[in-house]
Amino acid sequence: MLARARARYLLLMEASHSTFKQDGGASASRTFTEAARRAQIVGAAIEVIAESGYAKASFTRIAKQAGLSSTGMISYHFSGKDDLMREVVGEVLRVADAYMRPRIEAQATASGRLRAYIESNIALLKEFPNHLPAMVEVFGNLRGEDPSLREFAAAMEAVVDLQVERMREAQEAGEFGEFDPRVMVMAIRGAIDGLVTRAAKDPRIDPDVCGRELADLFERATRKADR
Amino acid sequence: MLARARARYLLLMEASHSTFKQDGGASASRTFTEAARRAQIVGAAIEVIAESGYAKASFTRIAKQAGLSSTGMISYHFSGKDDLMREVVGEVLRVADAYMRPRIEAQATASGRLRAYIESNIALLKEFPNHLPAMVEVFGNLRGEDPSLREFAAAMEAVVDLQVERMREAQEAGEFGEFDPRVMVMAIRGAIDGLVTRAAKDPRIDPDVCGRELADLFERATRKADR
Amino acid sequence: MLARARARYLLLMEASHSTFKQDGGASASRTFTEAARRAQIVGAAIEVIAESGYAKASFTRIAKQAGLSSTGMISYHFSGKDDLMREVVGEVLRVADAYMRPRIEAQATASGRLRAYIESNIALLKEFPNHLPAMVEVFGNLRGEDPSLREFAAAMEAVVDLQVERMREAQEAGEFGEFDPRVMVMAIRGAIDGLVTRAAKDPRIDPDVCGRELADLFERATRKADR
Amino acid sequence: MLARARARYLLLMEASHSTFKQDGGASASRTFTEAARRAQIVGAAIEVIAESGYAKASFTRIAKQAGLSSTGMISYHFSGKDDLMREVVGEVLRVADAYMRPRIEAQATASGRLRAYIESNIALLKEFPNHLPAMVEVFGNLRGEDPSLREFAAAMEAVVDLQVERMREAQEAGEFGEFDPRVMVMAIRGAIDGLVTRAAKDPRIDPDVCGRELADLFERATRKADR
DNA sequence: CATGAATGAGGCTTCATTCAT
DNA sequence: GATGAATGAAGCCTCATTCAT
Repeated sequence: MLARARARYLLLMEASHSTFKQDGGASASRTFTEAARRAQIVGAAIEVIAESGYAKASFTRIAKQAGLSSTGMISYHFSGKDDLMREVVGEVLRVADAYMRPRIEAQATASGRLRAYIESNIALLKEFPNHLPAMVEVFGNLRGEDPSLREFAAAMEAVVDLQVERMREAQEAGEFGEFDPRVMVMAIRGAIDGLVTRAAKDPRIDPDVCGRELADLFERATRKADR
Repeated sequence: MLARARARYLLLMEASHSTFKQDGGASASRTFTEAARRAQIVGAAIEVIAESGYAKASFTRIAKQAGLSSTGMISYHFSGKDDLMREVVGEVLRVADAYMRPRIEAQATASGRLRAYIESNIALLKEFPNHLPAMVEVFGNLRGEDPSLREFAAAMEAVVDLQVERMREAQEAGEFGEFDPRVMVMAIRGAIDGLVTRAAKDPRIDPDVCGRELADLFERATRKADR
Repeated sequence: MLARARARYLLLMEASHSTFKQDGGASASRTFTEAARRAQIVGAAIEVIAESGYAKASFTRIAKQAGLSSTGMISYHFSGKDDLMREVVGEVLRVADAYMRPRIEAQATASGRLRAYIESNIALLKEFPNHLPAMVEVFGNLRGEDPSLREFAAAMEAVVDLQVERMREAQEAGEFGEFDPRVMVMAIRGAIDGLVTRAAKDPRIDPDVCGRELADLFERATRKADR
Repeated sequence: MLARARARYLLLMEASHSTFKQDGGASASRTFTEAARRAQIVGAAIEVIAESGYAKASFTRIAKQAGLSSTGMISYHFSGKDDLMREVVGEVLRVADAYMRPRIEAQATASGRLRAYIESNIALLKEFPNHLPAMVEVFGNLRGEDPSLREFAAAMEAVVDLQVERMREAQEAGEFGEFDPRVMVMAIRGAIDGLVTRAAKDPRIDPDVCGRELADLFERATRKADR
């Protein structure tokens, strides 16, 4: 039990089960075709956001990308733009969780999990080239105006706090060197996000190489000094 | 000459002299009041962008922030929104250059300049709390649609390329360890930008501490292995 | 025959038997469940209109109020919004007729019938708090664009004409004083409708007291001068 | 002073000076042409509302009526539909005040002022055939959702309360008979509004005759019994 | 130089209605 | 009979931009 808890201690979306659960927990009350349409629209939104950016991701563009005849269709399936964006993030987190979690939990050491976290996160770029860029766009443009989005942002904050706590534990266990764990978490997140953003535009970037390099980088940065 | 060139080799805005020069090189033909008006509008834009984000930074809001009665004023002084945004970036780059360059050039070693680059960049948050967040917002939302912006983005690419080249030279000179210099540059940029974004919203973050921690982090990441 | 005709001479919905008969005369061809569904929808419409006003009474709101899952249900049972609104008025008129007619016909004098008309009309507010407000809302917002509604409005006009005629007869019979019977009818209608509208929003208003006061008022207004 | 205060004691818009003052008190900060445009739009809105009803009075129709090219123009001059409707009511009240006040204040007795109130109110229909119908439409469709409109409705309530108070004073002074003054005020208002609504659609109605008849009616209704 | 009124496109949303299942 | 997904029009509003003054 303890082992399993520690095994996933760096997973980005650890806290997501309560907040970002599939369809926000309302999936039971949705028809099959309704769920399919929502998924289709969310997919189109991810493509548009990744390609054209958050600002240009209007309902009109998303509807066109999804092959829908009108924007009314989107408003019919989502209660508003915030709702759609929440679902976009939820979809990305679900995909990322499914991909990253087993790879992280397979590692036995803290540094192994850190490497798995970084490499599997960036490896997602090959499997789902639009998912992470879209999420970075959405988060970059979210302000805490709407109450529902405020709760959303708070959940993401909680994830960061958890990661910081896990990293501190690894330090105390002697697996990492001395450093401010919060700054380290922010640096990792920022480095990954920056790389994701660039990779979305620059096809020359090879995710495999970059992932490994980035993992090496942060392994050196977290290593104990005397080694 | 060589010394001077090396002295600024990590400076973000090294290449800006051609592209982002004050008023795009048209300053000679501008009157004093015109320049003042432009500066006033750019300042207001920076405040609005930093506070409300790129999406909400409409001419209407910027005009209100600047104390102008109409948006026509902005269109009168700028050829369009892209023009204003370019000027916003230019202003930030100019301020950052003035602040960072002497601190970087004062260092004699590559690692010293890297530390000065990171620390002085983050220190800017205290002196100009809105400048860097605004620039990160603008860059995050710029797409290369407009030809004028395409050239803009290309210039920024050139800066990155230059930084990569300088870092490679330092590696060859034995001052840094082995790593992919491009990934390193992207990681540094991403980590700083991520921290800037967070600092803009979270007042608990102390730029001084974070800057030093981040510099330590990347010092370990770039250090030669045998040390 | 004459007695019976005179007995109901102030009844608002006298002419309704031809125009507003249950289900517009098509009831024979309707199944039981169909009629029940229509009644359910009409009831929900009355509640929504009374509470939120005509403008906000969309099919969506009415369906929600009726516990229906989609607006298609309403369009399926009614040929359009006009049809539904006609049925709303019909339902109110039917209820009002059932309540008011016996009370009016029980009176032997013109002034007695006038009082019974006013008091029983307002007393309806206690028994069916939403019916009259809903009808006032509908009538206030109906324009004679649609041919079917034009006929509808004409029928209501005919009722007014009939009331005017009955009132003139009472004047000639020496039961009322001298006044323009059409203005009197309009004033009575307007006073009642205004009170109904207010009572729908202001719970302090006591229908019993107001009904008696209003009847007193118009008794004085219609009384012969020499009394 | 007392005489003057009592002289206008039945005036509908007595309390309007604080709430409905010209342009809501912001007129000083408005350009001449801006004020003209606003007046033009308000006028067009009054025409459309009077003719087609509140529900059909969309910005599109109002813009067309005003000869404007787009609805954006209306949004440019008014902060929203509520703002426009408030101005519509304000305009009607201003016109009504200018017309009715001197006619009411010219009367020395309570019954004279009541008659002047009713007759001058209805006489407005000839001078401004659309004003009163439009106001009745707006008030009939207003719900207290918006806070700014809630305050608006409260102001109208205060006017009614004032009229009730004045009427009670006249009763105590022996100028009127015994009746519930609140019901009387509501009946007068309802009768006038009903007549206004009908007159807007039925050209056969002669305001002069109706006004005199209605004044006669309420004179009898308010007269002391022993006369 | 500066103003602010005007424009037209586009944004999100809601509406009544239709239709395949 | 009943459902709910789909449609297209229309609603209000905000945007960047232009132009006469």
